[in-house]
Amino acid sequence: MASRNPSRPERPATLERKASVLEAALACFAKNGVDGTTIQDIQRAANCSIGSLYHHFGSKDGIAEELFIDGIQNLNHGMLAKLRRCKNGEESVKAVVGQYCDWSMRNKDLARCLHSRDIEFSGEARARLKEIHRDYIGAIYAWFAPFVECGEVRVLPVDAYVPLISGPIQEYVRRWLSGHHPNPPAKVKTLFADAAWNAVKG
Amino acid sequence: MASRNPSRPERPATLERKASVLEAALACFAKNGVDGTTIQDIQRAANCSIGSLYHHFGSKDGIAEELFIDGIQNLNHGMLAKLRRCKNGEESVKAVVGQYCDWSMRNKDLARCLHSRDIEFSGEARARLKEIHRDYIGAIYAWFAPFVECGEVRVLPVDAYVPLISGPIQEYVRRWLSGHHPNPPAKVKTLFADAAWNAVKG
Amino acid sequence: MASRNPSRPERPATLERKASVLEAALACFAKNGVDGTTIQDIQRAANCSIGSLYHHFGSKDGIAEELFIDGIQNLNHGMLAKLRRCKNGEESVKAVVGQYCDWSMRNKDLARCLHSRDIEFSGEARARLKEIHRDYIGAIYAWFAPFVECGEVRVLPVDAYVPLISGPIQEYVRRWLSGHHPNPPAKVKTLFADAAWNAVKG
Amino acid sequence: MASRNPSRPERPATLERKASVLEAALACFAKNGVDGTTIQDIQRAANCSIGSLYHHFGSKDGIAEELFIDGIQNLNHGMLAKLRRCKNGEESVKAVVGQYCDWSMRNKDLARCLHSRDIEFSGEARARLKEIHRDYIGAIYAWFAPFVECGEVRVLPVDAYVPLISGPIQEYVRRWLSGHHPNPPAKVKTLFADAAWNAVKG
DNA sequence: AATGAATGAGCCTTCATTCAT
DNA sequence: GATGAATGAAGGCTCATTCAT
Repeated sequence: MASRNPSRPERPATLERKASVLEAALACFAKNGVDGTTIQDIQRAANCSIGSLYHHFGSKDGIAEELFIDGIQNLNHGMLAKLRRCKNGEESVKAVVGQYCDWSMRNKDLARCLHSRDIEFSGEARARLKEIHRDYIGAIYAWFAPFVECGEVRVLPVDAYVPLISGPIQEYVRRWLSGHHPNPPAKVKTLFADAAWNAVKG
Repeated sequence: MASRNPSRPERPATLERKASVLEAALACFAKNGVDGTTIQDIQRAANCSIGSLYHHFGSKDGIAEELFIDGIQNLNHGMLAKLRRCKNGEESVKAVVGQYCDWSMRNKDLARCLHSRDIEFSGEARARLKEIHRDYIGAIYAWFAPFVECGEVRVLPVDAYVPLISGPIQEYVRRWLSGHHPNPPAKVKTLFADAAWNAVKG
Repeated sequence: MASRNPSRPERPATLERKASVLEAALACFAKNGVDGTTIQDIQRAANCSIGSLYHHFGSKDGIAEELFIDGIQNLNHGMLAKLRRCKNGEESVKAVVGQYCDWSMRNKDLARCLHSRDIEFSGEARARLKEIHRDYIGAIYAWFAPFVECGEVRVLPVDAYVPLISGPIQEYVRRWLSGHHPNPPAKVKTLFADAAWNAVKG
Repeated sequence: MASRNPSRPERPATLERKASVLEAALACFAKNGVDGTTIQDIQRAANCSIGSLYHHFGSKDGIAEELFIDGIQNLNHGMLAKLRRCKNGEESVKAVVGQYCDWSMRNKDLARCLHSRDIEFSGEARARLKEIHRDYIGAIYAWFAPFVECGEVRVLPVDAYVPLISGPIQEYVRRWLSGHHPNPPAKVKTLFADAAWNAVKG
């Protein structure tokens, strides 16, 4: 989706235009949601024509898809990069909490969008997202498996790890992003990291 | 909101009609979201006329508001009733997790709606919701204050309690409701209750 | 398609409105073709709102479909009614030419539309049209079969009858309707009827 | 129309490009009609750039015009060439039917386009077409006039000749091209030629 | 209370065409 | 000659809401 003709690289000007559109769209989506944002909103924010939007992205959902796929991949890659620098289970679990917190603070708008559930992806994008998610979950599990095996991390129902480790920080970030309270998650980062480790340590 | 003219009780027939509309609307909202549901969808599902919908609820948002205000109050009342039967902080914290889990399993559609974030309430409804939330949070804090004071529950940033206690079970329920995994939350109820208690005990 | 709820008859007012829309649409279609006619054109000609159009017909094509299905059925029924009053093959063949000519002169706009080929029917309408056509062709063949069997009408490849009998008058009408020449087909009706009979008589 | 600058012959490369575009456009037009074909459809089918299309043809209609003018002239020239080899009225009338049949079978896509009525030509092209048509009709009438004068061909209203002679084969070809029936017109060529002659012979 | 036809602002999208490179 | 990004008018359609019956 990043290019209509993958065999020929896009010119820099094209990439710049696309990037500026994505930036503008992100601001709109974060403010009013995807459903609450009109093509005209994006077009005005990006200072381009409607035709240009469709030329580059094919549809309104096409913009959201590219934005979110890029965003999720960015989040995932950052998480995996962080994990690879960890020596053991404890560092890893705490890194997940910390990285999620840091990334959300650096990418507030994107985080806001990823939390909202009003996105309706096309079949193609849904497949791509599933693939990305599968790969990511696979990598995560592969990373933690040794720590579980050696007993450093508790054996739990597989579906329980993510909620126990990430549930609190995600909930905190969600509330912070939606303005429920003013305190940035940095304040509770280590507290939640410790709690996460306590919840899953062997 | 349950009646337009509190001085004259509504006839049972009217209440039945309203209840059947709310039921139909809930099913639609749970399936397609509030934004994704049209008045016609509800009308068809409730097997009534459009005029009737407007006669009873005034607007589409009026339906959502009545539904969600009732739902939140039901959830809140159940939670407080449960808490009042608890003797100490540990029982209380675990009851919060357990009750949230049980309620969500008994009210899947409503839980799905409450998780979604695409609802835009009118000024009047927003005020009513804020009031309800304020009262509820006040009652919750009043209940837990003694346990914090006596040291049974840790002293933490106020914004941290809810995420630490409810974050994991909420995240688990959300994933279960959206079909990410098939295992109902009952399976992890006590596990998550224990983790919640560990996270906030003194 | 004539009604959204076939189990309940439409009120006269509704039928009148639909009829006036169909009338207006026919005028537009005859003038500019279906593709060349916009919903706004019809709306202005019918003096109603866009919403009303969609309320009654569902889509622009829905209007065209109802119009053409009604039109074709009208043509077919008239043809069969005429045939049933014929005593032999010769009268029948000549009646086909004459009736086609008369109907086209009485329904110029509809005839113009039926000649144009720029209509894209929905699956449902296409199925309905196929059914109508099948029934009509079946009735026509059933009518002529005895005359072929008794030798009054020639045995020919089945696909040849319609072009031989109707081809000339259709071509003449088409040219007249599109303004290629000013002489109405009444002038050549009997000439073409005789030619048709000559072409297929036994 | 074949060249923008008649004083300087186009290079073969240019002609090849134009020819390949016309070929691609014809395929598109035959499949989806002129209105149903977009510039992008042609561009993709011709494997060239949009700019190139406009460089060579000026507009979408420019492509259709060149294609159809060439096509009609090809049809007309073939017809006249055939007629000139006929010795009398009977041979001539039958040649018209036969040639139309043969040409349509050899140029199915073009025939399909010429049958469709959704083409809206520009003033310049319309004038050119009228001129072509006038010349062609003039030549045809000039050819047949002697046979009418000598009594070999009946005296009929001028507008009746074409429908009587060509109507059946045209209708047959139209139905065959649109898939209504599978039998190619070659099967009925002589049958229809005989019928045509019967219809107009003196 | 009930009904559903009527309304029209606003949305997403298409597509022929232009033009700078 | 070739390229394709940019343009924006115009089209079909949705949908919450009103109101006469």
